[in-house]
Amino acid sequence: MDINGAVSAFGALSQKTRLDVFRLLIAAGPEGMSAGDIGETLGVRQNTMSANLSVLLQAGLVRNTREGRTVRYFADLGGTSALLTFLMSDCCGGHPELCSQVIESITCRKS
Amino acid sequence: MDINGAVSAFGALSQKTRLDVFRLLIAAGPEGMSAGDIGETLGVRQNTMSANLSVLLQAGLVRNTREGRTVRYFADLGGTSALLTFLMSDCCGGHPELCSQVIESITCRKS
DNA sequence: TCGATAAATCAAGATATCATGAATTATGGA
DNA sequence: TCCATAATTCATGATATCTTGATTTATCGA
Repeated sequence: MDINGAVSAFGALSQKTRLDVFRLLIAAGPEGMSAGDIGETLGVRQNTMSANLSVLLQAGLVRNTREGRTVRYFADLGGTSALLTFLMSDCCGGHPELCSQVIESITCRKS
Repeated sequence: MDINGAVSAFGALSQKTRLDVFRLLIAAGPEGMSAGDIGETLGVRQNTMSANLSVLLQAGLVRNTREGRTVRYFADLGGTSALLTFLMSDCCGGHPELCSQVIESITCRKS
């Protein structure tokens, strides 16, 4: 991850529909969701959703695979890790204990 | 943190200068940096830097305190935690072990 | 009080982003 | 092959964002 990739990833997350999509896919886990279901769930038109999914794909935050006529989308945890690593690199001025709160805050919790 | 706050925070990070500033302040740790030093370090004009710092402040990603004629800025780890918690909430579809890679990726490292 | 330094604010022009209607591509079933 | 469904692509007008010059506010030292 370089600065340009990070800027485009944060740009992808800086729009309500796309942030909703990413969080929906994070919650959906390994099963992912089809493009159509995502649009229906969030009440967004088909072509608008397609454009927004494309931005998330380009940013490396989601992946997709075609299944017949539908396309299934997933959160890309590798891309997400790379982004957060870039954001927090060399953190806390040599006092790593200071950002333990950040690490603990994203510890996974069930529903 | 709600969806609007998260959108504005990611929007704040979706611009090269502001992302540079945030990462500089993350690396600077508790000592922070003055607005002037930040601008000089990054080669950004005074009023442009002030406008960008204001966006980061508004988004809750940095804090500041005045020290005489200078204003010192710090990364706001509380705001950062809130943002990442919101991003990753209810993650991985009930399989929390799947996003351990994300957590490990931001484990603090020295320089 | 006066001049100099540090930073914030304001208005405006340039650039980028966004949602939408229309058209196109891809796939499956009859 | 033909039709219907799922999704993407494209052009465009509306909106938002960004940088900049000019100005203003805040603070310090003389």
